[in-house]
Amino acid sequence: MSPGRVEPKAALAAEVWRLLLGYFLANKDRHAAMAADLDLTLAEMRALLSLEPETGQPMGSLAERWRCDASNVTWVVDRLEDRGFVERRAVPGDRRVKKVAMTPLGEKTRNELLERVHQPPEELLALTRTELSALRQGLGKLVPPASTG
Amino acid sequence: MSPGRVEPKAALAAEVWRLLLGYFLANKDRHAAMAADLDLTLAEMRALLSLEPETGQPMGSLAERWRCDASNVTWVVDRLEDRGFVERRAVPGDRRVKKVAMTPLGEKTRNELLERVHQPPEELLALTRTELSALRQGLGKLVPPASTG
DNA sequence: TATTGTTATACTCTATAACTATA
DNA sequence: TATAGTTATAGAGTATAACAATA
Repeated sequence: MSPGRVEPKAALAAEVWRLLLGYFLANKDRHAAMAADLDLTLAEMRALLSLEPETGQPMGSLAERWRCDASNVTWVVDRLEDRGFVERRAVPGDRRVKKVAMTPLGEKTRNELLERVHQPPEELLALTRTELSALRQGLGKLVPPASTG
Repeated sequence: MSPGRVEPKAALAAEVWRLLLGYFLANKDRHAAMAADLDLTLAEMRALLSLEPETGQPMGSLAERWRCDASNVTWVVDRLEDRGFVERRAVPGDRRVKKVAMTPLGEKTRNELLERVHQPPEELLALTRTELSALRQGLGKLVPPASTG
């Protein structure tokens, strides 16, 4: 409350934000490299990671989840199907709907991808346990609970 | 060293990494919105933010900085020039080289953009001073010093 | 002959509008 | 008539290869 003695909180927050931005930028290439490593495009990678392997989801729900147009879902699923990662399945109750389900190859690729994506980079492992705990504490309040997948 | 009692460091790091990933994803839309707000595409925004307003840089160095093909730099600079944000300038010593310099309008737009980009989001301002300091401490070790621009 | 930047071209990803087939 | 998904088409952003001007 009494500025001058201590650093203003807004300035502190701004600095943290700039650090986060810098780290975002630095990691864009890393993700592209991970995708390329498995011979995937970034769109394929994103799609593969956000598909539920078990049940299969109707195309429409994917458009909502990926926040894109339905025609774009058709396009992406076409690519994924061409690569043998997913297949379209009819739904008994409503013959208009198609569910997108993962093939064994798709699931295998998804798991390899998850392993790489979740592997923390070197510089993170180089932090101390105390620093990591503090980051977890702070970041945990920033990130909406459901946005991990 | 002695696992079992305390949480393994790798697991801690993995969790922090997942939190960061989640936050990356959540902020993609925010940046797109900021760009759209100033009637810019994401590519224009990125370019505008990473140009030095003062001196002007040769096209070739931009390709290196943006890690893209030279022909793509030509394309992006064409757009920027169409919008009146930058101009190509001849370089006295070598008539092959063109420097990309910012116009007053470009500089003005860049400053507005910087103001928005550097404004920390609500959820960050909601953290305590202690949490922010801890984040700064940890993130400061993660981010390579030169990657802020 | 090597280098800087441009042009021609093609491919990826995205959206809008018109369409097909169900419901 | 309304809904789920597709097709036709267009535009942004990216890359490769061939090219022009200059060094």
